[in-house]
Amino acid sequence: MYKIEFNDFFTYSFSLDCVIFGFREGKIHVLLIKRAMEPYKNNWAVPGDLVYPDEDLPDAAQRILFELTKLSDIELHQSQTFGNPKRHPQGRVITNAYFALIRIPDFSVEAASWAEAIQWTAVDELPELAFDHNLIVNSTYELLKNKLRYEPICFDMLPERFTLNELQQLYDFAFETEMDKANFRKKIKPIPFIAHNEKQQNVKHRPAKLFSFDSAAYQNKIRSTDYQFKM
Amino acid sequence: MYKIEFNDFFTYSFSLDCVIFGFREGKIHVLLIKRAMEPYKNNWAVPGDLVYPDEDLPDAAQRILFELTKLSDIELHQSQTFGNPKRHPQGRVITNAYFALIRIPDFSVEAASWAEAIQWTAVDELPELAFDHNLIVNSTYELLKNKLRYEPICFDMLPERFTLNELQQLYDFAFETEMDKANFRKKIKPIPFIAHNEKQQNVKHRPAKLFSFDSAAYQNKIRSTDYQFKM
DNA sequence: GCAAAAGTGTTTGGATTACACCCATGC
DNA sequence: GCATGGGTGTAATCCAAACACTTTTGC
Repeated sequence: MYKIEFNDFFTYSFSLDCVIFGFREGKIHVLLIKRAMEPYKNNWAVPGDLVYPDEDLPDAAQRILFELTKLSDIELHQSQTFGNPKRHPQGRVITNAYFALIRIPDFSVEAASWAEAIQWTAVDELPELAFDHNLIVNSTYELLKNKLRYEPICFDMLPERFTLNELQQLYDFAFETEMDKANFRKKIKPIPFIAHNEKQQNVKHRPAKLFSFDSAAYQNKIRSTDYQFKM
Repeated sequence: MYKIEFNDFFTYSFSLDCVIFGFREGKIHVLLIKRAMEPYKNNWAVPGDLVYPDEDLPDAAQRILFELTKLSDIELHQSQTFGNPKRHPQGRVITNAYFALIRIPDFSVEAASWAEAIQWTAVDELPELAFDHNLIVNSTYELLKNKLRYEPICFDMLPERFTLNELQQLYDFAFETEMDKANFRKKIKPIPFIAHNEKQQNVKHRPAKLFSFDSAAYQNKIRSTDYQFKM
């Protein structure tokens, strides 16, 4: 069997790309930056960076997310790894995708001055991206849709207080469905919510009640019963 | 912002570990090798190797699988990436796990002479493994269980001709259930099978009919209807 | 005949679906 | 009042679980 020296393998680099999702105007969006440098200068891409030699992957993901959004303590989810030898024009760069869900209003665009431009783009209206980033975003979005079914992570994208209709819009967009309103509300019955004595403002119809996800009750529920979040 | 030179990042290595699953005696098993060299000499581990600098990840996975089992054309599934800086005692080695499902009798133990020992171990009876391989196997097994729900991959582990009871045993083991026989058979009704005019041999009770998974009919079904495999 | 597992039918209760209707607000 | 979306109840249907029963083989 052909054997290669251990040191001869130290010829590639390892990066981490962050796919940051948010929800706005009924659609799931991705945060894109316009690259200010070569390669792919002026192309849109997801934010990414090389991983430091002594840095763990979740730490690198938190760092990259913070550098761009100034947000910390955001839950990050590992997506897939993309290792095609030709994916980076300057050499072999294997990249690991992570994704985060944030509330778009919590993030201020000004914070990210190091990129030439920055923009939220609906996942169904992506332009052509740098590197293999279209593949990365699309694969990661598939993963997100899957997680939305079995984990209550949609609330990381919705405002802290949301209407049941906003919640339904999120799922209708992700699953490409148009669920019946009454049936949707029956479906979410098992999810623990905090109902606020507060209503929508400035709408020209009957204002909807505002809800929050009851995280403590949820944790308790999965611990003490065999309840499983399911959409 | 602190900026590090691109070349300073070329200080880690990238490996690929193959978690190979099979089904035997009512349990899902993993193929383990006993390491013949340091580090972790004489410890059990899953087979893995460094990725060649110009090698794509799926190719590396196929190569490692072939070197060990001499089996080719096996479908490989990407699992997670493990990048803890301390996971390898000799340096930073980021590893990507892949998994494969094989029919245990198709694989001959003799083929794998390069390891000190080789052995199928039930996933619920794993010993302590080298590196972070317990984490790798357990995480990958979770992923496998998830895929068993939505993709007809169980048939890659079962013999080409199997009894419905063997199929149920596989799912009962994976999902830690004891489904009712009659209900299980109703549940699998939508799955396309080829029913053979052949029965179990050498059993001291009524012999069961043998079935195969009808892959062509399945492909056809998912293309032409909105059928979705679901267990 | 008996043990053991193969293989099938019936009943029941809970969840999903379709659909209809009333309510609160702005203009 | 009317347009708009918020919010809820009911009946029909489908599906999953529980359970009982018959069949075929070896000994």
